[in-house]
Amino acid sequence: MDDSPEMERTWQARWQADRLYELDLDRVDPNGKFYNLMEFPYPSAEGLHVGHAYTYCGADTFGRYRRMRGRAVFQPMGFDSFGIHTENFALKTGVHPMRLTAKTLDAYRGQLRRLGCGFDWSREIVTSDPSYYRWTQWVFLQLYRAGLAYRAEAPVVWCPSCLTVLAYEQLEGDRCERCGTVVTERVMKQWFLRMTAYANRLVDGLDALDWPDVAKRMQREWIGRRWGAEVSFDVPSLGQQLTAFTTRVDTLYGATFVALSPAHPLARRAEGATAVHPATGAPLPVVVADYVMGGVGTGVIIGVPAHDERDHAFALEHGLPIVRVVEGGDGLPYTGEGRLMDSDEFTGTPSPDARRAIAERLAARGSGGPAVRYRLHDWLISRQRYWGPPIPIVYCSDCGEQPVPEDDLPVVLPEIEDFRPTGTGVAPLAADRVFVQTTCPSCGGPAERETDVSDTFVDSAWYFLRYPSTEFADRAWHDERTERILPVDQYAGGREHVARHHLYARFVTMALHDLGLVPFSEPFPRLRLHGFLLAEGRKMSKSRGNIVNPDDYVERVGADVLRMYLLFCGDWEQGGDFTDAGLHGIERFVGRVRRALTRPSPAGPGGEVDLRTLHRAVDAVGRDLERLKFNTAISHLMRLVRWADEEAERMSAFEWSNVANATVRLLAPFAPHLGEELWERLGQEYSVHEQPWPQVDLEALLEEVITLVVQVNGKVRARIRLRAGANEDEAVKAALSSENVRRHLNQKDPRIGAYIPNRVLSLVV
RNA sequence: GGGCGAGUGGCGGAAUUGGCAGACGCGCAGGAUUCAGGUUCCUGUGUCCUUGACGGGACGUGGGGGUUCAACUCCCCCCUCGCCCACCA
Repeated sequence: MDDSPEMERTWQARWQADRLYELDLDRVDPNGKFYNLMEFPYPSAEGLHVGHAYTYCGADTFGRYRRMRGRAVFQPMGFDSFGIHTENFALKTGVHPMRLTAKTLDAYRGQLRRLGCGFDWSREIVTSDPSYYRWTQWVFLQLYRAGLAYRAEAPVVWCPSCLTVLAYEQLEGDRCERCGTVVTERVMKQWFLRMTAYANRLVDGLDALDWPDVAKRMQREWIGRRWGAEVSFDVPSLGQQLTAFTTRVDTLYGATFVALSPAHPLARRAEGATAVHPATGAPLPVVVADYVMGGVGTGVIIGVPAHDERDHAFALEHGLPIVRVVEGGDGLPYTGEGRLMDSDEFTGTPSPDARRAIAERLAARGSGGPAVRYRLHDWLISRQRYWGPPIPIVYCSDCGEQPVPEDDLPVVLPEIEDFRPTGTGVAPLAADRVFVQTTCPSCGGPAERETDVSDTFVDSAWYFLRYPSTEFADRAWHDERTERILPVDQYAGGREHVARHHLYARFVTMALHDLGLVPFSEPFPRLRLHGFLLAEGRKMSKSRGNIVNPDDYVERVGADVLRMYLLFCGDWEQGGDFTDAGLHGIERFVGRVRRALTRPSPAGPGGEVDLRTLHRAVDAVGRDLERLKFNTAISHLMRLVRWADEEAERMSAFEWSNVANATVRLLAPFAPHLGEELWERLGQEYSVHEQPWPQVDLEALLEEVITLVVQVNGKVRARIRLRAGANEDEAVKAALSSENVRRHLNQKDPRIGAYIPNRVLSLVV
């Protein structure tokens, strides 16, 4: 009968022509706005992944609901089109990333449109477009001026397949998160953003955020704040001190050696020297040990074999003394806490107090003191690749490193033929002499441009600031707009971004806030993470060939069915299982909805049908939507539609019209096209998406007769109908009228275990 | 190794946060429609026992213990799976 895809296309065209999802951002009431942000995709050649469709359908349904609740919903979309992923695909196919991106962007726009999400396309962002990355470069310059961007030589992570350095966040274990290759270490001069300066605030700020606990935990763990102490050892033969960090300075008196990482700059000179214990003055051998890592802490540790497993093993192997200084445990090593022993005046002090006292003592003597360390590294943003925004810095032989003047932005990425990564540590742009050779902005003399481009995550670290200000070509964002529309009211995305994109965006926003450029320091006060979608009970993967392509389904069953099934197959925040069989149930449901709601108006007398079912459904669907429980919201819709279908004939025309209108409005956020179609057929005014959410009559929800569960000795023995709000005596009397209850009471007088009015009466004998 | 989740019919998943376990859907079975298959529509569907039937009973939320009138839900121990971190000093 109906050609759903065709019907859907018609409505999509109309929405677009009517600019239904575009807002006048200068008229929006800041108190009534809802910035509904979802993670924008990078357009790959494989096309939109169903995981993205899953995110967008959930977030869009929520946005439509909020809109019907009276909020001005701002729901933009864009493309994270720079980056290694796109570039790697370009390399594989030999198509230049510029041309490839233009092609994939069109495909993505089409796919996204066909899902029926209410995006404001007038504010689209494309991160690889000079009109966007001009401002990415500008943001970099603001950070640079503030001392938050710096170039330094440091040991860095190198991907031998992508032929570029990577940030620590872009590792999965010891592998590149993009290509899965095991990474190596190099020492290179690179650009960093000083994220560690914000480590403390990044941790503390989490407390006030409405984020899932997992997300907070992941960021906390990633930042890895540790309180402890630094301990400085004099090493007379070296002529300088060695400083170690420890979280267990209470075990200081048990130190029997000092160990350096082989990567420590002084490793070779210090090995075999003697360090002086800062508290006892005892001589300690300085050793180099493989288990001490260069990139962790100071690269120097205090060897306390009695209270650390690795130190213990090392001491046994090398015949170093083992001195117990903490009471407790069965034997050594003992890594727990306890009262100190053999620790001079700290003997007898419990570990936590001892840590404080010893750290203070060290500080007073100038040999260290309390210290905080983070696992977080500064963000390495240089990439020796082509497909990214050039870092806007020039090098002058006289003036040194110079930022490109803001008026000269963007530093345009030239279209070069050979964009392959070189593997030499120098980016492909270095081969373009026209690009490289420039003049110094300071002295006007000859200078050379930086040829590394910046990490894609820099592009996405500020994109949400750009959406409301896309039409302003002369600034990154418009202050008044920003104040009106930001921060984001809800951000929907995936867990994989918590320790990457979400962290970077928080850092950049905090920094911009400190520079007085944005009026808030947290970009995403409310974050929601969608779960993982399986296909037929298995992880989707190319090798299994079970990747669900949203396009195929849109083509076959329509976007509304796909949307509803995605949201029905599991709890959106937990994930679900996509099966073709399950999809079929939604097709049937849509058929039923169509049949039920396009029937001729009934002519019953009215007053025969209990309309509380409708009110209960309105209440339940609304409550579930607030909690993003789309699956149970849809199940309530199914019950409502079945009820409406069955009872319709007994309703008056007026009753039916109320039921049908309300039902279509409840359906509209989930199935926007069908909702619009049915709304029109009901003779209502376009558009259903601008209608208010149906009112719940709370009075109507009250029941006058309830079902009371009667338990005897904890087992359900009867369910009896009872006047709502009945008191205990009435309830007991009613319970005793049940033969089954009497039988189980066995002639004995029951005691009342509990009586919860309108719910349960528990009798005990 | 550390931390955090999760485990419910044949399957996906519900359960007002301690109060009727299995909503809703898939699948399956029976029936109607159909020449037939498919579609569509009704009805039934946790397991076992009992009853001619209405009904009634026992068991049941990974396993074992506990708290409670009452436990999928809280506490302790164990098993399995998933995620995050991991020679982090």
